[in-house]
Amino acid sequence: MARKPLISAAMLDLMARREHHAWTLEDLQSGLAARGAAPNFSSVFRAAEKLVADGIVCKLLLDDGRGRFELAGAHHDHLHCTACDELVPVPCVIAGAQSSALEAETGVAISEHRIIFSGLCRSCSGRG
Amino acid sequence: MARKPLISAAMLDLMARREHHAWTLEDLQSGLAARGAAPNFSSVFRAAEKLVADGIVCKLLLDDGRGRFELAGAHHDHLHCTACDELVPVPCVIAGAQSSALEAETGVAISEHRIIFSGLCRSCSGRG
DNA sequence: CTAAGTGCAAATCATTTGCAACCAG
DNA sequence: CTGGTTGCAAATGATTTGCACTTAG
Repeated sequence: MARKPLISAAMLDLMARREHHAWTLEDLQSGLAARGAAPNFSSVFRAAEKLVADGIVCKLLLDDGRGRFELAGAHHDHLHCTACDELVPVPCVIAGAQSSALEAETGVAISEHRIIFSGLCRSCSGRG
Repeated sequence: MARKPLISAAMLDLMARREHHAWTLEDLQSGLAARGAAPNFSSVFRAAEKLVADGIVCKLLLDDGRGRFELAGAHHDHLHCTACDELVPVPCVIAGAQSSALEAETGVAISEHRIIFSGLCRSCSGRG
C-alpha cells in the first residue's frame, strides 16, 4: 500500500471538508498542498477527472472559463457570488411541471438543466 | 468610406440572418467568409467583443468551453441541443416570485440568472 | 511482469494582446 | 496627422497529453 493516500482519495477527503462547495483545480492543488500532499497539477487534474468519470464528482464551467468540481449529490443549482467568487448551492426552483410546459410550448425535449444565479451569497449579502 | 463594410457591421448583418441563434467566433468567421469577407480571426474576435461592449450582443460560455455570441434582446434562456449542438432560445421559466422565495429561503441576493437546458431542439426531437 | 498513479515537460484550445500597416476625415 | 480597423504573429490561461518512472499486486 502507498505511504501517502492516492491523490484521488485525499482529494475526496479534502472536498468533504466543504471549505468550498465547488473547487477549481487550483483550489484542489493548494488545498492538498496545505494538507501535506504537494501533487503535481497534472495529477490533480487527472485525479479530478477520474472522480468525474467515476460519477463521484461533478464538473461545471463558469463564465470565467475555469472549471469547478463538486461532490456529486442530489440535484441543485448554484449562485455565483459576485463579491467572493464562491459558487454556492441553492435548491432547484424548476418544477417538473414547468419543464413539461416548456417542452410542450417549444417542442424541445429536455433532459436536464443547469442554472447559475449571479448575486451575493448569504455572507456577502450581509444576511450570513 | 470603406469599400467593404466594417467587420462589426457585416457581423451584425450576418447574425440578423439567424442561421444560428448563438454564434461561436468560428461560426462568425466562416459565416463572414461565406459572404465575401474573409476577416482575420483576431478581427472577428475584436469586432464581437466591441459589439458586446456596446451592448448590442451578449456573450456566454457553454460547458464545451467555447464562447457564443447572440444578438442582445429580451431576456430568455437556452437549450443546448445534444444532437446538433445548436444553442436555441427558450422563454424564461423563472418567475420573480420564485427568485424572491429563493432569496428569502437561502439569504442570497439574486441579480440575474442563466439557465441552460440540455436536450433535443425542436428539429432534433422530431417535432420540428 | 502489469497496471495504476505520478511528475515533468510539451502540446492543445480558445482566446487575447502587441504592434505595425491602412484608411477616412 | 489622428483615431478606428485590420492582419499577423506571439502571448495567455487553463487545461490536456505523452512519456518515463515507481510501486503494489
